[in-house]
Amino acid sequence: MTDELNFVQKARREKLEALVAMGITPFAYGYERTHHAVEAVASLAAGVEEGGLVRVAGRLVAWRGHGKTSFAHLADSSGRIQLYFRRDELGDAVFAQLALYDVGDVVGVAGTLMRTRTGEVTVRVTAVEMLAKSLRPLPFGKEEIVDGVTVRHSGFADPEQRYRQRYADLAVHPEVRAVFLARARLVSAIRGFLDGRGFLEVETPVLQPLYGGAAARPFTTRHNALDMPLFLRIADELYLKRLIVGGFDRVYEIGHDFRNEGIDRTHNPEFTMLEFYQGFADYEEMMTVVEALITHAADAVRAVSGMGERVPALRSPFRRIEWVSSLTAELGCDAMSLTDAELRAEAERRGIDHASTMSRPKLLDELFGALVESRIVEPTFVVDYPVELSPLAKPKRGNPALTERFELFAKGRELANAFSELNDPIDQRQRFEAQARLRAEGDEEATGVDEDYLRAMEYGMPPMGGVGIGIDRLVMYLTDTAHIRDVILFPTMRAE
RNA sequence: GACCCGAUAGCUCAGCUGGUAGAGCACGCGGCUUUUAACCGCUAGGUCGUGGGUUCGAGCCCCACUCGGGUCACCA
Repeated sequence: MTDELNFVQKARREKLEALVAMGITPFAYGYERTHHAVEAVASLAAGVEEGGLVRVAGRLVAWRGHGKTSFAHLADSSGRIQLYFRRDELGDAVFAQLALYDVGDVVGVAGTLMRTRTGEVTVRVTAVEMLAKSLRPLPFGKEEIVDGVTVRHSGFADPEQRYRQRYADLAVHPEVRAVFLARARLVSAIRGFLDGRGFLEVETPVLQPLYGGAAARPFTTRHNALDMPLFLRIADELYLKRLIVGGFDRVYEIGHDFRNEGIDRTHNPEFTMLEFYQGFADYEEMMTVVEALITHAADAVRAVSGMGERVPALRSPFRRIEWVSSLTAELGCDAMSLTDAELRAEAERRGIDHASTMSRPKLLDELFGALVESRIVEPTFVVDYPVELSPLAKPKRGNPALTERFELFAKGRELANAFSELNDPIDQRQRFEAQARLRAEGDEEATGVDEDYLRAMEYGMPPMGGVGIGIDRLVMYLTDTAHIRDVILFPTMRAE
């Protein structure tokens, strides 16, 4: 049923032709509105039965014909309003034209406000215009209001179709629009927060000759004129830190990173990352910034209609736990003094698969993930990671086995990752060279030596705290959403 | 990449141990001047994801493939 028109589509095309034959343009250029639907409803004060003229425009979402009258509902970005058409008011010719209107059509109506006997504010339509004829039926479900809650019957449920045709999903599901409105408010709030603290928003290359700043397989492409390979960035980190060398004290970027890895409910190949770097700050200071930023973002989401009750209550200050001592408490013995074999035995005992082939850092990470991370519900800073797990962070003052790093977890998921950033170019070169050796051995996630970045560091890189926050996951957390696809408008899908 | 589940009318779904396809809504026609999942009557609508196979006979059983969902792996 892709090319051939089904009987519903045929009927709609016939109505379109009938409109054209009557001299009506079924695809308009605009419509002068006086109100959004919700504003129009609100403009009729309680107890008042009749109001003034309004002009509203939107999509017909329900139609109830009654012979010489009709009721309909029109929905726009603000919400819904009922329409009431009367033959004696519109005249026979115009009223007859209503037979050519369908649910899904985009229309503009003018009329006076009234209240029906059930009290619903309604437009008593005096003029109606077709603004865009809908030639393909939208999968509207029937709605009823039960105890003030909208209950939808049938409707558009196939997840594949909802993701592939997000426009239709959005058109019939106001609650889906609300999630993306919340997302936009959240990003806007973060910009406001960082701008207010003197951070400069910058744009760094998506196409990079070398990739770095994280461990992930990249997407590769090629520039024809330069005849060179390029990588889509997996992180913004190394470019943003170059800018701190350049003298910008505080910078941030919100943009897409790309990682050529699996797709599941928390991973999309392109996703939105916020990274920000604050010169002369260490990770302790960044913890206070992150806490304030998350709280601010949560307030913005909470302010979106319909989202309030989905946003978790955040109590400041966020709990802080140390990586080593929290794992030690769960294991019942000192995690760091266990031998590799003992760690492996612990991992196997705790049901971690493939423990026999894991490196020591991987074993530590897996054990921590299973015993500590996954059980965190309230927002919690995990601080001072073992150096084996944190190749990009500065050693902890007074304990070189640890690093000055924290991650923020909530509901078992990572929301932020931050460190006191490495600013020693000699140490950095050694770490790059270690990566390059791994790469030569076939590790696709390892990066090469970034000589330009080292050159920047050698000029003198101020100490700084850096933070990365996955915006998609933050939106998921704050809107209580289980799948990353539900917070990305057009998630990556296989070709149809 | 592995395993499990799914794909039937525009939408949401039934379809028994294999016997020639069903409902509700939407669509079309008729009726109805305050309805709101409007209502009442009538009609139409399907290559059962694709390709093979078994069988007298396949929506149903078998094989392969496509797409999706889930779980796992991968993702410091």
